[in-house]
Amino acid sequence: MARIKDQHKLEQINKAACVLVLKTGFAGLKMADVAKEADVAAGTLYVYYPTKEALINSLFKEVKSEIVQVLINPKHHSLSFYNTFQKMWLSYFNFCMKFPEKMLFVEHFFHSGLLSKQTIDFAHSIMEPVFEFIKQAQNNELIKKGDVLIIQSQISGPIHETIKLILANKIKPTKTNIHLCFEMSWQAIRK
Amino acid sequence: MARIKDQHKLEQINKAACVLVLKTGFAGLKMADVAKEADVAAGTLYVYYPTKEALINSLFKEVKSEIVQVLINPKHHSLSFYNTFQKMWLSYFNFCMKFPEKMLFVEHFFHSGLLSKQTIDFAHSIMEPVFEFIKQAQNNELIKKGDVLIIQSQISGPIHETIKLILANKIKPTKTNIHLCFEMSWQAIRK
Amino acid sequence: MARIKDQHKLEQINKAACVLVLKTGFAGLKMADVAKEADVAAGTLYVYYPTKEALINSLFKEVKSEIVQVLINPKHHSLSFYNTFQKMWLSYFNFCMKFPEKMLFVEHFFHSGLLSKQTIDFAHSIMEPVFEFIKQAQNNELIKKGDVLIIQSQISGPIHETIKLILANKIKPTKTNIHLCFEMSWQAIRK
Amino acid sequence: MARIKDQHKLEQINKAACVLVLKTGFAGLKMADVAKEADVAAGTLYVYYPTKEALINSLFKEVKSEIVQVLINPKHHSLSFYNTFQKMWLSYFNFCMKFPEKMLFVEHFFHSGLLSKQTIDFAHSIMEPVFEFIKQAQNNELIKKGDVLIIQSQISGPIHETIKLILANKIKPTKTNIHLCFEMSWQAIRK
DNA sequence: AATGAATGAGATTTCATTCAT
DNA sequence: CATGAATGAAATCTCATTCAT
Repeated sequence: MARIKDQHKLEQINKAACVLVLKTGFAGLKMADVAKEADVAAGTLYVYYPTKEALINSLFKEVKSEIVQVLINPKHHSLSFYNTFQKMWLSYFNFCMKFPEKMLFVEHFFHSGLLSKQTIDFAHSIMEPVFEFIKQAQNNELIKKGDVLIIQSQISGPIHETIKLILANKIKPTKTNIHLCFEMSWQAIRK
Repeated sequence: MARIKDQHKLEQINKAACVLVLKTGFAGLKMADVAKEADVAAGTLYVYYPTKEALINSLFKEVKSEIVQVLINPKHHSLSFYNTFQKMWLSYFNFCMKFPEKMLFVEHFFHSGLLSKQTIDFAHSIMEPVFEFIKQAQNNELIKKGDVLIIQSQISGPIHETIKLILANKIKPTKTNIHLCFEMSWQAIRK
Repeated sequence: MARIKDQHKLEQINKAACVLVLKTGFAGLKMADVAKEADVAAGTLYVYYPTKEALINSLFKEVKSEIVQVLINPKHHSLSFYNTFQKMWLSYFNFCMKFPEKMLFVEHFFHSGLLSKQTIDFAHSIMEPVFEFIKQAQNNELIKKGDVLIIQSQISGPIHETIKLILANKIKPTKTNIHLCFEMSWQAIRK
Repeated sequence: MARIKDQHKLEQINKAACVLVLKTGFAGLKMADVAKEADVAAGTLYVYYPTKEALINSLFKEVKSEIVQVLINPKHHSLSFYNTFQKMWLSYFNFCMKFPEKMLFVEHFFHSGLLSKQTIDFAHSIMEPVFEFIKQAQNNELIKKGDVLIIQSQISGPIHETIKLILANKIKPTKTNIHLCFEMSWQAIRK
C-alpha cells in the first residue's frame, strides 16, 4: 500500500486558500502561495484539484455548505420564531467572526466570474432549507411577505458589511454594535 | 491643452473597464481586454494611466465620487427626513439599475486587495456628507442611534444584494420588490 | 503606427523550430529553446502561434507545402516521363540534402500524434497533384499499376532513409550512392 | 531468483509502452500512462527500469532483436536467393502487420534523439547477419552492388510506409497491394 | 516487490508593460 | 498621441521520479 490520500492534507490546502484570501485579497491568490501556506509542494495541489479553477469551485462549495450547516442547526429550534431567528442570526454572526476567511472567500468569489454555473447553481440550491424556513414564517404572518431572496439578502448583507467594517478596524464588535445590527435586521423583516 | 489628452478616449477606457467587470468579473480584468472593449490599442491605456493599479484606483475614486453625487443631490432635500431618505434611496437604487457596472466595479474592488490605502481612505472621506446626514437624523431622534457605518451598511448592503439578484435573473425589479426592499431598509433604521 | 508584424520574425521562428528538431530530436522541442534559437522572447512565440501545438501544426503545413512545391515544379516537365521523374527525384533529393531539418520535421511529426486530423488531411490533400502525375504515367503504361500511395511511398521512403543514413554518417552522398538509390526507385516503379 | 522479478509484469509494461506509441504517438509517452495501460502502479515501472530513458532503450533493443530474429529465421533458407528473400520479406511484412506497435516503436524512436549512442550502435551491430546475407547475394551477382545500408533501406522503408498507410486506413492489405509492394522491392534490388 | 501520494524542477503559457514606428 | 508587436517576469501546470506504507 502506498500512502493513503491524506484527508489532513486536503484540509491544509483548503485552509491555506481561505487564509490567503483573507490576508492578501483574492486577486492575488496564487497556487504557489497556497502550496507554501499549506506546507505542501506545488504539484501536490494538483493531486487534489486538476486546476486552480477547480480548487476555487470545490472549496467554495465546501465552505458554502459549512455555512448552511451553521444556519440550519437543529439546536436553533425554539418555541418562538423570534428566538429561533435570533439564534440563527447570532450563530452566523459568530461563525463569520471566528472564520472571517470563510465568509470572505464565499463573498469574494461569488461574483468574481471564476465560479462555474454549476457551482453557482449549487450555492443557490443548498440554501433551499433556509428559504423554506423564511417561507414558513411568512405563512405564519410573522415576517413580511415577498420574495425570500430579498428577505434573505436583507439579513445576510448587513452582517457581511458589518464584519468587513470590523476587520477593517472601522468599528469594534461591541455588544452594542452587534445588538444594533441584529435589531435592525429584525425590524427590517418583522411584520 | 494637452493635459487631459482626449476626454472621449478616457471615458471609453473607463466605461470599458467597468463593463468588463460586469461581464466577466473582476478577477480576470486584463489590460488587453480593456483595450479591446474600449476599441483602443493596449499601449494607449498607458497614455492615460501609468499602471493597471492606477487605472483601477483612479476609476474607483471617480465612480465612488459619482455615486456620492447621486446620494447627496440637493434636489432630495425635502420637508421631512422620511421624504428625503426615500428620494435618496430611490435615486441610488435607480442609479444602480442604470449603471450596474459602476456599482459592481466599486463593490468588487472595495475588498479586493487591489486598492491602495490612499484610495480606501478617499472612499471613506468622501462619504462624510452622507454620514453627516445620518448623524443629523440620529440627533433629531428620527432614526436609531449607533455607529453611522453600521446604519449605512444596513441601507446600501441590501440594495447591492437586490441589484445582484436582479442581474442574475433571480428576481424581477417589480414595484412590489423595490417597495419591499425600501420598506425593510426604512423599518431597519427608523426609531 | 506600431511596428508591423514582422514576416522576418515569423521565418526566424519557423527556421528555429526546424533546426532544433534536427539538432536535438523533436521529443525535446521546447518553446524556450525555439525562442532562444530564433533570438526572440518566449512571449513572442505566442504572438504568432497560440500554443505549441499550433506552432507545430502550422509549421508542418508550411514545410509540407514547400516540399510539394519542389515536387511539382513546372521546370521538371520534359518530353519523356523518365526525364521528368528523374528531375523530380533529384530535386527532392537535393532539397532534402539542403534542408534536412525540413524533411525530418515533416517525417518526425507525421506519426507523432501531435498533429491534428485537419493537418493530416491537409497533408494528404496537398499531395493530390503528385498522385495525379503518377496516375497519368500509369494510364500511359509507363509505370506499374496499383495504388498511388504505395507507388509514392516506394519512392519517398528510400530517399528519407538514405538521407538519414547520410546524416548519421553511415554512408556518404557520393554520386554512386545517389545514383544507386535513384536507379532502385526507377526499377521499382517501371513497367 | 529475484533477478527478473516478475516476467509477466515486465511484459505487460513493455506491451503497454509499445501500444501507447501506436495509439498516441511517441512524443507524449508518459510514464503514468504506461503504468495505467500496463495496469500497474507508477512506482512499479521503476522496479523494472531505473529511468524512462532506460525503459525506452531497453525496450528498443529487445524489440529490435525480435525483429532481427524474424528476418534471419533459419526456416527461410531455400535453394534460390529469390525464394529466401521472398520468405524473409513476407515474414517481416506479416510481423509488422501483427505487431504494428513494435514496428512503430522502433521506427519512431530510432531518430527521436532519445536513444543512447550505445543503443544505436547495438541496433546497427545486430543487423550484421542481415547485411551479410545481402553482401553474399551481391557477390553472387544476384542483386545490385552498392552500400548494403542503401539496399536494406530500399527494402524496409517501403514496408514501413505501406504498413503506416494500412494503419491510417488509406489502403487495404489486399493480396494485390502486398504483392505490388514486394514486387517493387524485388525489382528495385535485383540485377 | 508493489503501491500511488507526494514531490519539485522545469515546461508551457499569460499578461502588464515597453518601445519602435 | 496612438499603435500593437515585442518583451520577460511570473503564473499555471506537467510529469519523471521518490518514498512512506
